Amino acid sequence: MNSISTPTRTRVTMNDVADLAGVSKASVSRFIGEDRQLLSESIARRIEQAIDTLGYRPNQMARGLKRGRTRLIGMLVADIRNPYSIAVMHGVETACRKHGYSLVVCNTDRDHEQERLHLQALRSYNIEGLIVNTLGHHLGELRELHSELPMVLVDRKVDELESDLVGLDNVATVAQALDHLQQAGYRDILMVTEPQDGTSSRVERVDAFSANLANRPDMRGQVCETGETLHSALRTFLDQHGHGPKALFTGNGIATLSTTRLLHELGCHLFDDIGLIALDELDWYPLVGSGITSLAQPTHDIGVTAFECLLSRLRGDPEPVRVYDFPAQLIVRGSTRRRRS
Amino acid sequence: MNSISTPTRTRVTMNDVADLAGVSKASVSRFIGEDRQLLSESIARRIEQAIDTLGYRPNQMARGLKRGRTRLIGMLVADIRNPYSIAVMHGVETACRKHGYSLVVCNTDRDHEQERLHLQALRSYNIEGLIVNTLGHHLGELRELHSELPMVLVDRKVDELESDLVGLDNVATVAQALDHLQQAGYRDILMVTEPQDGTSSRVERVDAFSANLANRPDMRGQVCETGETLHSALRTFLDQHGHGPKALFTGNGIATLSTTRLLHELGCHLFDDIGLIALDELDWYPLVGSGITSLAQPTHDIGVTAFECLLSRLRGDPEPVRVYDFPAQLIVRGSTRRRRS
DNA sequence: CTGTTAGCGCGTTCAT
DNA sequence: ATGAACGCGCTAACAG
Repeated sequence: MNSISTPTRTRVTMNDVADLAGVSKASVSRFIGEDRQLLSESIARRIEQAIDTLGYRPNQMARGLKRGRTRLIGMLVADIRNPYSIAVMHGVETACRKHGYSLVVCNTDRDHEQERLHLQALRSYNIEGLIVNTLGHHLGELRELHSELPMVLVDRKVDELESDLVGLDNVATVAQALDHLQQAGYRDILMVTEPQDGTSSRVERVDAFSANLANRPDMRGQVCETGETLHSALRTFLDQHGHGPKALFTGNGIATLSTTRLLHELGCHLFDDIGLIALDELDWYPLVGSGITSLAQPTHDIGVTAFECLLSRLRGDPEPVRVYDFPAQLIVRGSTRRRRS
Repeated sequence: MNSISTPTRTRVTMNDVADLAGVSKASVSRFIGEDRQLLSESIARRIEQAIDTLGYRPNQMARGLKRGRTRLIGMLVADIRNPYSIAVMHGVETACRKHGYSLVVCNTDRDHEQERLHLQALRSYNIEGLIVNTLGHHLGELRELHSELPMVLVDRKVDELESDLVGLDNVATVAQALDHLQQAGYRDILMVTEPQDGTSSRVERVDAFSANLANRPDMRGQVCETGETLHSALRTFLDQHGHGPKALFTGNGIATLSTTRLLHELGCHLFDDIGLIALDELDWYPLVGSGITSLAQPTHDIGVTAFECLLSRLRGDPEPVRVYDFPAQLIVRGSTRRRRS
């Protein structure tokens, strides 16, 4: 048995197979490629035999070098610890596997410099396509890449980058949220968003919030951000009077977590003192207080669609840029079942 | 501007750079490699110039083909939606990035056949090392791979595979849990585990639980599994009498989620009716009832260590197989602050 | 210091 | 139906 520390055995190559089978490399190549039907029965059998006595596996990198197909897809993620990103990634990975692709995951931790490094790395791996879920600064690098391979944006638009986009229908979803809140009797709404920072989905949600409320004269809306100021913003909101029952609308999972934590610390009785509807569904929402009402994104489908979109481009789909807007699904829990007062 | 759908521009190659700079490929190779100091000032400048007017990036695959170094690490994960796996992956990814490696993530969704397919794919990509967090059936493929490259197991041992292992010190952690429960006044403990299925960490935790309780005559312990039977097991446990204050001990994040959900459905007043200590820390633990006491694994460190272990092997570390046992950190919350009765 | 040459593992003509 | 020869983009061994 070989030692752990010295994995020294050299990989078995196409030549080894050819030698053992007593044929040429070309025949082996045909066998593992699409041209298997061009081989005689006897030679095919000998090759097959040789392949599995040797445990031969074609080297995808060498193939890629020649044919330009590495069966590798890159995914650039801003925050791998965001449940949304994970869920989408799971969808992407599933689709990849189904079609024989593998996934190179690059997490930037919201750092622009890391994003640049990752983009450079990805370029060097001959990936066939790229899924982008970041702010997309470094337009130069992105364009460079986009001129070489198909790209699809997830959740976040990137200005001046003409690319397919798959994400949530933010306008419709915000409308859904406000419809539900209004119907449940809430009148004074505070939206909590992560700092927008040019993240298109956040901007769209906040804009849709304001625009939509303009058409609901009996409701009032305000917006605040997560971070240092959230604590005082919440406190102020809770102390205000006169605009009717209050509810919070959190713009994504992170915002929901921060907000719920603070409510908890502020000693709110969740959710009798105040309503809450959250964009994004997390598995612990049923467990907090009387349960958190949410608008679930079809994250798995979003991931699958992103990959399939890429695949279609790889196969030469010449259509102009497409936008996939998915709807959200409302899940009603205790946080919007207003107590009769 | 080129059309979205036809990313046709061929990649700029080392030859292009050499031509533009009026030098040989070898010089360009030296420039981008370790041998830059062997170049004259003037030629280096010309190459540099050519590189960034052309936007040249070396093709890592071609380099890998020649040198055997692809700067690619594979990670095989059983369940990408498990928060533990994500957290470890984040650590791995961070360490990868720091050392110029990229990560190919393979999720098996607990499916043996998918595991096999992924292993085959990974072999074809000339990855330099492999991090394994699955059951590791398909011993054959694993051994094959292990004979070609360094491997490190995370959290789960694989029988008959001699490989470095990084994970939690399960025995010490279980002791910590029981110490805490005992000290907090609990006497009747039900451990909830996911089905063991030969997963070493689960087996170790359950075994440690039983063994440890054997030395605590005033305490009683039982074990049950998540799934269909959990509901009735919990109900039975709650209805039992005579062995003193009751607490649950959940063996990982998934078990905690299932258990808490059921307690919620059963109408328990969390956590006055029953204590709870959870192995693994999740971000929503503070929010449920009076908060869930947990034993946090140093997941980030585990991931980083896994990668660094690999790296050390890649650099020729000849030491025998190592096992890294990390300690857990106790975080006390309301779920083990027993109400005076 | 620099260029020439020969592969790395494989796909693809082009003959045969 | 099969094999020989060349090249993918790059590194390494050898000259000079």
